[in-house]
Amino acid sequence: MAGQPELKKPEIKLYNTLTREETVFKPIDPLNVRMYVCGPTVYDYAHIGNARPAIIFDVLFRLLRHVYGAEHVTYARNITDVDDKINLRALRDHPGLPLNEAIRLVTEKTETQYLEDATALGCLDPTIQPRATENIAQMIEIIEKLIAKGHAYQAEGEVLFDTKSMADYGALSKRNLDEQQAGARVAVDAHKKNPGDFVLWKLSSHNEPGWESPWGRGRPGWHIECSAMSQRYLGEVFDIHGGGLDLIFPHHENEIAQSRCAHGTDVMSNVWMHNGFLQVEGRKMSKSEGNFVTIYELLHTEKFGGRKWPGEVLRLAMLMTHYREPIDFSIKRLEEAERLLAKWPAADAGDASPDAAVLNALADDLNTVAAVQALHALAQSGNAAAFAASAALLGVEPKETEVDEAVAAEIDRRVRARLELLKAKNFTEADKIRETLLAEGIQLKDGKDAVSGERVTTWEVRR
RNA sequence: GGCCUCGUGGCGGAGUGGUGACGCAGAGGACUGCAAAUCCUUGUACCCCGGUUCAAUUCCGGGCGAGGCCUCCA
Repeated sequence: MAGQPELKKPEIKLYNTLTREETVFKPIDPLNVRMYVCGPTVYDYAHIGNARPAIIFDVLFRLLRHVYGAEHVTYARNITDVDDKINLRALRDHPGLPLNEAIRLVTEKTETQYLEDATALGCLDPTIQPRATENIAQMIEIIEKLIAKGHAYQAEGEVLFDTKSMADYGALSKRNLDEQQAGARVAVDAHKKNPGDFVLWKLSSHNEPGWESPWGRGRPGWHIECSAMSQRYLGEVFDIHGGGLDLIFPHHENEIAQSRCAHGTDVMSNVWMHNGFLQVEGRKMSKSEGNFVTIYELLHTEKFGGRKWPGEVLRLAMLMTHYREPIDFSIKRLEEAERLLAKWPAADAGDASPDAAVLNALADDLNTVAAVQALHALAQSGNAAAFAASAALLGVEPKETEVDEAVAAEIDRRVRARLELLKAKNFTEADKIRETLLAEGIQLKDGKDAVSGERVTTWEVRR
């Protein structure tokens, strides 16, 4: 690229839940930009709602890598493999086995499936994917600090965080716990100093998984794992923390409380980002509504819309709405994404740079909607290399549908047969061949040779 | 009850105090033996009611509606 001016890196603006405004992103260390995203609890197949943060923060990961350099971004996404839901599932699915073994079967299988799903959706592997069970010692360390500093106390076999000990507890969710209690259902726990206090550690019975600790054999509370893992892999203060909207309270609020109080810092993460929720065909997705759909089912079964959906289609459908907006996941949306994708070239980026319009759209609080539109314009402009380089930022790579050589030869044979029929002006029989191929998913296109003026027929796979 | 989002044409969605972004779908046309693809043309929108203003979809107030959180759901 000698002689060419360095492309100006865009300023990235991100909406910060902490301040409720969009601000220019300034990494603590541009040579090591650090992002933490709350990953799955591995007890069951991930549903399509789980795909949203995976995809959104993958796009952010790609953008950060582009701007700061791939080797200067650390993205940690945890695997939560200790949770009471996992225990229940393990007992249900593997009743004969020892508990630890049953749990391992559940978590390993689910984790593998999650990673397969994420890959199918075009997500890069995060830099680090730490497991909760491999960070128990770090959790215990933080809890000890919290007790020593007067932010936590022991009561009835639990170690609890004392929410009153933190002056600005509730700042992320803008919640004042005193005003929360009026109409809310709050478990009456006599052993808690304040109703909002939450568990850091709880003792385990013999049929629950447990680890030795200063407070006895037990297991961690829900929030402490993220405090421990983010500190271990990203430091006491890092750049970006992401997750779903529903995690703002209590999960992220409590992570902040634990981390800041343990480390004595003013912030845990500088930027907090939350993706909006997903509905299915206009209705809340839930098992009771019967519209609950997993990523696996979309990819590999005909449960949704009577057909399978490629990962790229699911991904693009997700990116057609801004990440903070609610998204209505529908067949119509998927079909539109597929149509769009079909019009895009399967090209090699070579050493082309991403288009400025796409880059700037993404830099504007991850405006994937504008980015997709800019990408579409690029596809139509015919600049395939720039298109491919830009599409890569979104993690979208249109692919030519692979066709088996023998199948392709057979199609070619029928296409030639049709051309013969056409020469004989036998349109009825020729059209029959075209219709049959179309029914098989092969679309024929007639053109004219520029020189000879003769009919030239090409074909492509639909879907 | 408290807190937080959101409400633009068939759909997805920009945006602005005063000329109807754009994409997809649809309609019409060109091309074609007929299609497909492509190209051209085309569109009735801003939840409701007040207020401010010469002028509001855009600002302010109030409704209505949808969604989320309020102890483990992304």
